[in-house]
Amino acid sequence: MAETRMIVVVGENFNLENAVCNHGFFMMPPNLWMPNQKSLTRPLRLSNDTSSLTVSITQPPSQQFLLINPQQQHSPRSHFSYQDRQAIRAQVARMLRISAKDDMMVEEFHRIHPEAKKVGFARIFRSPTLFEDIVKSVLLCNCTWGRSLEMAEALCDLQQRHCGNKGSKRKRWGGGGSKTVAKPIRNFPTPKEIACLDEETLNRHCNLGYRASIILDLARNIQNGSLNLADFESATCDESSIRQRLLKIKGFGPFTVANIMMCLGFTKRSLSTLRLSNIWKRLINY
DNA sequence: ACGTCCAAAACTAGCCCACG
DNA sequence: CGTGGGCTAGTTTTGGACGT
Repeated sequence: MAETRMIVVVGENFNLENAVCNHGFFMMPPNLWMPNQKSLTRPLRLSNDTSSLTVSITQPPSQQFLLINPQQQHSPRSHFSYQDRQAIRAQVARMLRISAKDDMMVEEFHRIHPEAKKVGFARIFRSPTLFEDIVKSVLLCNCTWGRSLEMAEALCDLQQRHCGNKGSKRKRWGGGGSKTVAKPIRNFPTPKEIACLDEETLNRHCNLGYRASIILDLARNIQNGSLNLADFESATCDESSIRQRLLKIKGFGPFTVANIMMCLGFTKRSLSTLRLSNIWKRLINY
């Protein structure tokens, strides 16, 4: 049987718990952090962007690598294509900020803030995609932390109900010729999956209020090509122009934009714009 | 910079009904 | 009749977005 686990090498100062538990997003579905096992479990997209695979990420004690274990109950096959493995690695690397560029940013951040180095704070946790980061930033607005979590949960439920592996061949799993059909994996919806819904459906299922139209417009603009999120992540774009472009999007104010900028790796202004004390207060109250 | 708007949460008041 | 629980509707609070 082929090896399904994957390994991702990390730097000597990398600590999984510190890389995950530093931003409220790690508590938002479909992320699931297990403090006892120090593992992060969540679905990730395969290379076709339609199917998902739930993985659990752990770091063996005092080791410089991460183990990515596909969850057996969801795994439809004993091995994955090279493209699938690359897609999963890329998403893990984005979430946990594992790259030479990120290592340089951590070094620079710790040089400016030595106290952050002492407590292991630098890599701010994010989602596998910028779209998920943006939608979750919108979900933070005008409501309590508990409501934000409920809305993220509802979006994942909606994805499973309306879009889960729809259109793709249902994979069979369980060896020995089992005829069991794989249950669609519940994941955070993609722009394509949201764009095909209408505002009424989105609101009825997720109770997003005014956020429904903002998220729907965002998804549709990405789908029709008028908004290209890859631009924001490319090295050629400077901080100021990204901020200006984001502020022009309807429903995106300074708070939401600062959150997105932080996810993109621009922490200098974001940390001061975001009233982090308020965010922590909300987390504690929750 | 400031006032207004917005949506949801939290709070409050009023009502009904069962029970002793 | 008094009390307490459950429910509903209305009001206030909260914290960002947005227009001027």
